[in-house]
Amino acid sequence: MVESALRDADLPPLAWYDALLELERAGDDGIRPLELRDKLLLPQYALSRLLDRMEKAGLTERLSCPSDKRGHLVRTTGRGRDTRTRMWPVYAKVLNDRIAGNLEPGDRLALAKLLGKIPE
Amino acid sequence: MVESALRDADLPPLAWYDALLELERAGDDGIRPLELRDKLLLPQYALSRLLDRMEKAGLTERLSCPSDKRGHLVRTTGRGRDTRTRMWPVYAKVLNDRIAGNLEPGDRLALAKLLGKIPE
DNA sequence: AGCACATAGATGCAGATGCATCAATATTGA
DNA sequence: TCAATATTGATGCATCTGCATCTATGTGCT
Repeated sequence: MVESALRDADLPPLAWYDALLELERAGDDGIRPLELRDKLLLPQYALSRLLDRMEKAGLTERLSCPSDKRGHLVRTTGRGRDTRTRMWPVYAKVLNDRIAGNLEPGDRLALAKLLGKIPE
Repeated sequence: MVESALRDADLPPLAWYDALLELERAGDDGIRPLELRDKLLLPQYALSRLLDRMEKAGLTERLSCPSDKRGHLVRTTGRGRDTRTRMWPVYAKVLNDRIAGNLEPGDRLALAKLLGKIPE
């Protein structure tokens, strides 16, 4: 459902959102794929291919890693940041419509509080 | 888990089991793909491809349908029946180990009764 | 009959999943 | 130091999912 909303808006799938968000959090130094994999809870090969696709779309880039020549550092590009930003309202609208929209006002508040407790 | 047990035994995936079973039930006249799709709860294209693969493996065959030239009738081959038969003990063992094995004897009986109520 | 529309099924494409395995580099221990 | 081993990440292969679209045939209406 989020997927179809994103598709309709000509935006990439949800998994990209998560990845891009983590990459933004990681900052300009980038992040090692293994670490990203742990955050996203993906199998290694899945992340490798996700990075392929996102890189092909110009949303991320792989930098060579000075401390370990086997690996690299990944980071978002400006385009990646832009795309994630455009994804957010679509995502948020679906969440709002489908989740919050089905709750009583009191429940909504309770949910907001609960979510607020979840660490970034 | 059932999947890996089947793979270890060099047998096809679970979806094939269901399909082969329905085909056996349908008998020698075969069954129309649409009808099979309803029984298996698969999207049309998924069934089409499943039939491709099973046919390639020699487990099913498509017969031309006299009453509607757009479609055909599908049925199992002897090899299909044989394969399904060899899949069953593997499947059953996993079910037994993982499900029944975690229940008290009384619960097992209750489960068996419940399952018995589910129409074929 | 003839044309619009519906239905059966296949297929191209992109992505994802899972497995196995590879190449390159790191680390460890004798 | 050097060989065995471990780790990082990529990749080949098959399957599977979902979407869109195609072909061929069937059906209904005029």
